[in-house]
Amino acid sequence: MTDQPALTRNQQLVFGALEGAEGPLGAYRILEELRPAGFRAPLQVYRALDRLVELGLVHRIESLNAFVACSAGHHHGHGEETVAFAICEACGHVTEFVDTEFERRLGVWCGRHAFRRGRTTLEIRGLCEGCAA
Amino acid sequence: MTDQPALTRNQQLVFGALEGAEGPLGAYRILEELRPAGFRAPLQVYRALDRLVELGLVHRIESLNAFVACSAGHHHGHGEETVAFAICEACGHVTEFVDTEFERRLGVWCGRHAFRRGRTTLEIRGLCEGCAA
DNA sequence: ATATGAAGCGTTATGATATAACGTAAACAC
DNA sequence: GTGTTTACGTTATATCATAACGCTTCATAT
Repeated sequence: MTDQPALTRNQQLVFGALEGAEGPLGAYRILEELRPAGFRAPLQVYRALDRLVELGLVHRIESLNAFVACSAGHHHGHGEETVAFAICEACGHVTEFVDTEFERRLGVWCGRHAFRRGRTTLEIRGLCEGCAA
Repeated sequence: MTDQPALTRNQQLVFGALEGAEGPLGAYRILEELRPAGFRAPLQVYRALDRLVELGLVHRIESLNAFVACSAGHHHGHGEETVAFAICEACGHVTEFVDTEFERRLGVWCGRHAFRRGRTTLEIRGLCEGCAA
């Protein structure tokens, strides 16, 4: 469907590290994981992350300064819709979701205030079902 | 109404710097502003900021790694409600608001997913009315 | 085939944000 | 006045991110 360009070796490695992780990883953490694969410098990670985020395969979690692989199941191809995150502060797990009602509400506020909306960050910190018990 | 504890000298100085600013300030920017007042080290700023955020007098903007003085007009005393921010990428101005409909919607999602909600970050990047023109 | 242009890469250096760990001093409760 | 709590000052260090340089690779227009 979406005709994705092939990932480069570095991009594949970084994406793989994020897919294999339990939760979000910082860039330097990824660097450590990829040293065995030949990574030497932060820029190798940041450059790959930039591209992966641009492609929508990876999301940046602002409140953690960290990155997660996009959970499958939605495409959000053109970066318009807001992807929200529920972040468990106990286990670190991140649940990604899109809520059209939020989206609508956001539109209402922006319309009323003549605010031309760009990227929106919505991050809920708390305890997931398992950890709250 | 809310019986606030007095701020220390350092806390007053940091709060003053943020109140006097046009937009969000980074911690090191605040440090530079307060060197004439005797500040020497980042921790002096960060410790004051921690307290001010805890008191609800200052908000941290996650997507900027920066801080703003809370705009008057609401109290959000006990850190429960979500304060949202619309951030103009052109002029840097930040509009702070609370939207009960958002709040409600957030509650719905968290209820459905048995997520015990803590602090929530909602930051809209874009162009304010003046800058979009 | 070859110039050329875009994208990615590796490396060094540096900038920007944030906290650890230590000891001291002031404020307060009892 | 002793013990506790909170803030403070200082040094050092951790963590997150980008600038600037030159090289390689590869598609493609000529």
